[in-house]
Amino acid sequence: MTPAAPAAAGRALPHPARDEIRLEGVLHALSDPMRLRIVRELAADGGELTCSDFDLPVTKSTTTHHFRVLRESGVIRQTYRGTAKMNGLRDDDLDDLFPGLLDSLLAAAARQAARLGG
Amino acid sequence: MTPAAPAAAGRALPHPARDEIRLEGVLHALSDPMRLRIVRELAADGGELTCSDFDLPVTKSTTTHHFRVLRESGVIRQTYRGTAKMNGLRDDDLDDLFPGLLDSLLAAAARQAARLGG
DNA sequence: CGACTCATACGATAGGCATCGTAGTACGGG
DNA sequence: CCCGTACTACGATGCCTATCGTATGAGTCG
Repeated sequence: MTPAAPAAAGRALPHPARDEIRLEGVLHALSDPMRLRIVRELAADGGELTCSDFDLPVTKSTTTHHFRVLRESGVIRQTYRGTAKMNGLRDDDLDDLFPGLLDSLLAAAARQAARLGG
Repeated sequence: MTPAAPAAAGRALPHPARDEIRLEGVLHALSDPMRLRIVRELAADGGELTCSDFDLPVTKSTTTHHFRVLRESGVIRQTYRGTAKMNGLRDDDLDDLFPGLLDSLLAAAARQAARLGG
């Protein structure tokens, strides 16, 4: 049943333009513990990671959902590389829109992790 | 029907202790446009404002709800003064837990407001 | 006391969302 | 060509929440 809109189009992942990123959306994305954890790992790595590089205590479906929320809110950038999907922070765009915010958020998260985990 | 737990106890508003404030909770509280607006006005004023000082496009009930979410997440402090209820930012506690975060958030919100509104 | 104001509580409603399971699609290798 | 791996899509479910309207409590002032 070759559909009129081929599923192959799904390979093109929709990202919001830089001007369409909203602070509320970013904060909402980061207000979920699982997503905050993903972002922290991405920031710690500095480069790009595949979805399966994360060992999250949720199913694959839920992981996909969280990555989509992060992408649609403008926090991460996703690109395909073969079967894998690379995930990277959109720190350039975020720093341009909200200078210093991402660093402050990551610092706050690290501080809280140290306080609660240590 | 004088209840065993008198309603007068409602005069004591429950605030989370400083150590119980969670970054995720703060971000979630600020991810709502109405609440972000409230916090921005509170920061702009610098002092304490009553609930009715805000002219929000929602009903009184909803306003009360938002103030409670802000209080329970540790973002604001509420105290009674006669019939009025004064609201103030918990910037001291927040700065202690997450140094610089509140300023970054307010700066980001101001920047976005300038970008979209101007 | 009585009326008025400020804010809360409660019930209802509608929408959003985090989670899962299963089935399906794309890509690479034997 | 078939299979395995990586990710996605879809439907279901249960919870959370933003919103409202109305009724209630608490305090002030005539």
